[in-house]
Amino acid sequence: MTAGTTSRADAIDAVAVTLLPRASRLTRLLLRAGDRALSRTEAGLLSTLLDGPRRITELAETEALAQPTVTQLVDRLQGRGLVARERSATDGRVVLVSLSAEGREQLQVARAQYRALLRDTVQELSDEELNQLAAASETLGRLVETLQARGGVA
Amino acid sequence: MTAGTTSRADAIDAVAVTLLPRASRLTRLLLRAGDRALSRTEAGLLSTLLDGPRRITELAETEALAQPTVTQLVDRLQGRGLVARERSATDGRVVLVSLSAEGREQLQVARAQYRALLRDTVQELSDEELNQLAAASETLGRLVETLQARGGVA
DNA sequence: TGTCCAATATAGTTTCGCTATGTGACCGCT
DNA sequence: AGCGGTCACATAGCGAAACTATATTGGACA
Repeated sequence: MTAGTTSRADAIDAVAVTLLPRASRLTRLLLRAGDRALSRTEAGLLSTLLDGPRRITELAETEALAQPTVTQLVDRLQGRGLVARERSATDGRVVLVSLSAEGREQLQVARAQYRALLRDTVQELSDEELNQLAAASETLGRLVETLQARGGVA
Repeated sequence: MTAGTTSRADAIDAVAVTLLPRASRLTRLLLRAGDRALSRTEAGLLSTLLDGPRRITELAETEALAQPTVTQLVDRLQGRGLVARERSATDGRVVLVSLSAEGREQLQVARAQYRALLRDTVQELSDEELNQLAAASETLGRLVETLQARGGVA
């Protein structure tokens, strides 16, 4: 990459052209194998709930989903017993979604599946590459936060 | 990140749990803004064609798509005049897909849109973070290649 | 207490990708 | 030459995921 000499504009260009298509391909490649019980979106939502109950709109925001999408998602997860809906005592409009014991368990299972998948596929990467990958994920996380902090992309 | 002290297993775990959900969120966030003429998959395919004509199965492999998906994709793109189908002279079964002038142009436009989008959204990242992001994309690309070289995930 | 806003739910649609299968071209063998 | 098998692409049909628009219900306050 010859980092260091890379200008800011060049870096933006490179990312703009490559990042999303690569992420798409990676997702498709990884999702091909295996019948996971949880989709990445479901897993993401349950992960968020690990930190405690959340309202629907909150979830929509942090997961970068539209509100009706979250309602449906929660419907399905509730149907499977992975989350619970609870009306707020103080505000009758608000629904608090919380992780059930079963949901917590399933999340562990799903994560274990992802881990196993990566363990298998990542064998050929060097330690350095692997660490870069971890760093990459961190960076993506920061970028997501930055975008959300700006209140969407606008 | 305290890189260096990170064990291989820890790195795998971190990546397994965070990478795909983050990539999903990022995609959704970035795709919200704007009416792009080209989807990321379409843009990816056209980008590949920049290097010259490709057959359908080749495209399916490099884009990590199923063959019928590529056929449909090419249908649409051809309908919009962005690519051309051409029967191979030496092998009547083979279709060569090539980029049209219009397709090349549209790809430029789409890339410019992505660049503008990132330019706007990336303002708040430091130079270092931006370079990390570029490196992250590189790493993702290598991971994709590794996965493809293994002939899928299996 | 009527009006307006906020939080969630419902309806309907779109987009994207997949599996299974069909059709026609090439190749090896007899 | 002809037959069967395989390869490359196309067609058909399906399912998942997420969207927009809109309805519904609760709260807040003049």
